[in-house]
Amino acid sequence: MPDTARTETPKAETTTFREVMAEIVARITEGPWGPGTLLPGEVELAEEFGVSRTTMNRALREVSDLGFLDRKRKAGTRVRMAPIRQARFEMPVVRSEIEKTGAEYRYALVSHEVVVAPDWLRLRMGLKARAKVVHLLCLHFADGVAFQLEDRWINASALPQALEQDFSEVGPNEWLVATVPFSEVEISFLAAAADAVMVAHLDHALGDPVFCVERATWWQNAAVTLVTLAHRRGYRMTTRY
Amino acid sequence: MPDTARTETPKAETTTFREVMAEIVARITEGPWGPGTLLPGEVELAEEFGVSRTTMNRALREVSDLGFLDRKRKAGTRVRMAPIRQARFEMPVVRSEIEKTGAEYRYALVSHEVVVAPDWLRLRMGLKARAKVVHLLCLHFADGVAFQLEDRWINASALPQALEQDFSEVGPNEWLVATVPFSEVEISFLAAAADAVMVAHLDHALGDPVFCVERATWWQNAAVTLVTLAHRRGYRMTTRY
DNA sequence: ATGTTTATTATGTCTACACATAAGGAGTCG
DNA sequence: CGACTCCTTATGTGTAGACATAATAAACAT
Repeated sequence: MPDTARTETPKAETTTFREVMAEIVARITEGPWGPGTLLPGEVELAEEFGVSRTTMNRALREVSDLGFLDRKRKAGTRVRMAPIRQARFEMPVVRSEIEKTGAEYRYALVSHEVVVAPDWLRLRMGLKARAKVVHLLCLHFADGVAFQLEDRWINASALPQALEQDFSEVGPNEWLVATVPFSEVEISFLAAAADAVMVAHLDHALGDPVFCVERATWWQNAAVTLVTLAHRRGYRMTTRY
Repeated sequence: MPDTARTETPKAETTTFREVMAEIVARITEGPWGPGTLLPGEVELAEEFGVSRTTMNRALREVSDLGFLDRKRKAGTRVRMAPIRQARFEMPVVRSEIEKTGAEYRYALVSHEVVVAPDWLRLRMGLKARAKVVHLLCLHFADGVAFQLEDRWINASALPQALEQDFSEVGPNEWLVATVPFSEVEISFLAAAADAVMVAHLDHALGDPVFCVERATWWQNAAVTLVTLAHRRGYRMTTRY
């Protein structure tokens, strides 16, 4: 039985749940536990690995969280048929995303107006008739090149402070996360055709495919903000594991 | 102190870690624990909630996994300034994605060839010169309407069985997940302009923005497969929490 | 044969305790 | 004053044991 503990630290005499996890994942991806296999029970496995059931439970639970296993009471633990079923994207604030690449971050406010919400927005955010909204257009630069165009609407009824806020220095996103909590978020990824506004500020021609992220946020059943983030040419959102 | 346990089940006399979690999240998003707050230690909190430190630890760890808290030994537990907005997308097999909406699923093989890998693919997948690959074009229909166009390359050196497989009935994705394990996956989301192939099979005009998912899979440092999934007009990938 | 109840069993989770480990902070020494 | 060491402390994780719960399977009744 080679390779029973592959991340073994020499000092440790006890087996950690991480070591157990590694071995379980290895047995699934490279070893005898192919898709659909029913694993032995926790007690039996704990005995085999020389750990307590608590530790084995933790290991199995975390591997399950990774998407490899399917656990049901009484039914037991089974290897998922299609192991990779979830992609997890960390969506940092733009600033950190840019600074992490070593580039210099710069923010600019393009336009700022308070208007009555147009019909499509009222529907989308569930606003009352003639509700006032703050509408912002902002740019985020990486090393002087436009990286992301932020088109944001803020519900002034739910967040009257937004009316007095000056967004010329601090971006609305950073202001919002520091100001208002949220209870529900909806995120969509989509491909859109570049419109005149995007063409004016990003490196796009009219009609070019643009990768957009749309995020709507609620707090206590009231819509707070809706934002569309249009990205520069060729942008990809990537995750690896 | 209203609302101390909001998901309380009447039967239970003991407080579960889920109830503790709910209260912690509530205190962060609606209550006194604003961004940057340093929480009391585990022992103190456990006492306040009337649970063991183990349970409190579990609750705090899970809330931390949700992206609300930042935990460091000795430093303590602190509320994140900007909660990590992480988008977790379940990426089911197309079949289930379509059938879940109640639509009828149909699969069709468009083309199937064995060729020498073109240069860009050799670079992308890290193949040897003149390496043979299986190239497939497949369509996935929802209620008779083309939903997704699958453009797949399979490394025949790593997976010779693919050469003899007939993909006319069973899609390559379903065949692969049942056949080959994997050790590493890279997923990208991007917006592309519709090319002639997409126009021919999906409801797009030439140059239209198309939402694409690209997925590359390795097994033991050898590239197994690279696939691009082009979606029908107006497709969005959405997650809510 | 079919529907209902009951027993069994694997996972889910709580408790109490112990030791490990990282990191902040105090104290010490040059 | 700065660099180093050591102590303290909050979280990280392991153990053993107990009860809870969901879901299957077997036994039973219709």
